[in-house]
Amino acid sequence: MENTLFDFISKYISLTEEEKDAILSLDLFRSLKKGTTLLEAGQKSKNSYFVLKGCIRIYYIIDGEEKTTAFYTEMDALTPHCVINKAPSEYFISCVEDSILLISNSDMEAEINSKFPKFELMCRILSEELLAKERVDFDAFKTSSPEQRYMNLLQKRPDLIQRVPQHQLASFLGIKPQSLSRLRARLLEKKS
Amino acid sequence: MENTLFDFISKYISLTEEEKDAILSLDLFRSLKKGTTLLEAGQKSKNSYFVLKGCIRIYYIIDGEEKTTAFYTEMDALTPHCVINKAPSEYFISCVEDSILLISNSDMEAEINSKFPKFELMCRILSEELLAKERVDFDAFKTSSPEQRYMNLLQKRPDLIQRVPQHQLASFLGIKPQSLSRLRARLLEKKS
DNA sequence: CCTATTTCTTAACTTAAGTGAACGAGTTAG
DNA sequence: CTAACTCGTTCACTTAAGTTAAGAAATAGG
Repeated sequence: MENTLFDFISKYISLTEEEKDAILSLDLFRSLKKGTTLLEAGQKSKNSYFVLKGCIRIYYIIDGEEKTTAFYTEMDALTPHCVINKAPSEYFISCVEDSILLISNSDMEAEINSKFPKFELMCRILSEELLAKERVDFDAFKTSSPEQRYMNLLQKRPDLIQRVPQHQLASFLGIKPQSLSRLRARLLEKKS
Repeated sequence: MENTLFDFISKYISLTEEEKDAILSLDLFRSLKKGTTLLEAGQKSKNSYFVLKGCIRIYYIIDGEEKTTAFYTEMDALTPHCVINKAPSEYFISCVEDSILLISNSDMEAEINSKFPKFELMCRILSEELLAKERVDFDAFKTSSPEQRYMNLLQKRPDLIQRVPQHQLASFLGIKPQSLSRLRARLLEKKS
C-alpha cells in the first residue's frame, strides 16, 4: 500500500528513507466501506484525497437527481473545489467500492510545503499536469458525441465500465441511463 | 498594461519594485494582429501565454472542421498541453482579436521558479485554482443541455458572445453553428 | 466601389437523446 | 419468505441536435 504512494511520488521528486518514514508516521491511511460519504454538498472541508485502492466519485444532486461527474481510482489525487475556494461544497464525494485512501488536510499541506520546497515543487508540477490533462479531457468531451465518448472510455478506462454502475456512468458521459442502455444496444447491433 | 500583470500577480504574492523592474526588463510583451497563429497542431513549443488585452482561442481541426474549445481573455493564463507533456501539440492557438500578450517559455520559468520560491508558490496556487475551476466548468458542462450552457455563458461571460464569431461559440458550447442559431431563435421566441 | 469570402440564418429531413412508464432480475430488509 | 428497492433494459412518444442545402448579411481585399 505504501508502495503505491511512493511510486506515485517518485514520478515527481525523490525522497530519502527518513522522509518516507516521516510521511508514514503521519498515519494518513484510511479504510472505507463502499457507500461511505466523504464530503456532502453545503459542507466545508479541508481534506484532500489520494486513492491507494478502490474508487470514489463526485456527484451533484440537481433537481433531486444524482449526477456523477468524476471517478477517481488507484493513483488518482483529488483536492475538492471547496478546499481551494474555502466555500461550501457544491457536490458530494463517496466511495463506489471499499477503498483505501490517504486523507490529508490543507493546513498540514501548507506547513509541509513551506518547510520542504521539494514538496511544493511536486505539488506545482502535479497541478500543472492535472490541469493540462483536465483541459484535454474537456476538449475531447466537447468535440465528441455520446457514442464517441463511450467508445473513448472503453479504450482509455475499460475498468470503469466494469466496476461502476451504469446510471453513474451515464451522467459521467453526459447522458441519461436510458440513453446509455440504448447506445450500448445500438453498438452491439452494429458489430454483428 | 504592466498594471494588468501586476494586479494579477498581487492576488497571489507581493513583489518589490526591484522585482517588478526585473520582470519588465525581460521584455516579454508582444502585440499581435487578429488571426495570428501562435501554435499549430503537430508543432512543439515551450511558450506560455498571459493575455493582457484581447482574446485568443484554442481550436482543433477534426475531419477538416475547426472546433474551438476555449477562449482566453484579459487576465487569463494559458500553458498549452504540449508544453507540459513535451509532445507535439494536438491543437492550434490563434488570436481572435488584435491582442497584447505576455509570452514566456518554460525553461525561463523553471529558472525563475528555482531562484524565487515566491514565484514557485504563486504557480502552485494558481494551477490549483485553475484546476479546481476547470473541473467545476467541466461538471457544469456535463450536467447541462446546450440551451442551459448558452444561458450560463450569457451570465458568466456575456462579453464573449459579443466579441467572438457564432460558429466558434457553437463548438465551444459543444454544438454545430446551425444549432446555435436555432437555439437563439428558440430563446427569443420564449421571451415574447 | 465592387467582388469574393466568410458568417449567420432558415428550412426540410434524419437521427439520437430526453421523458414517462413498465417490466424483470437482483438485492436488501423486515 | 416476502415486500420493497435498486438497477438495467425496453418501448412509445417528444424534443432537439445533426445534416444538407440555400440564401441573406456582413466583411475583407483588390
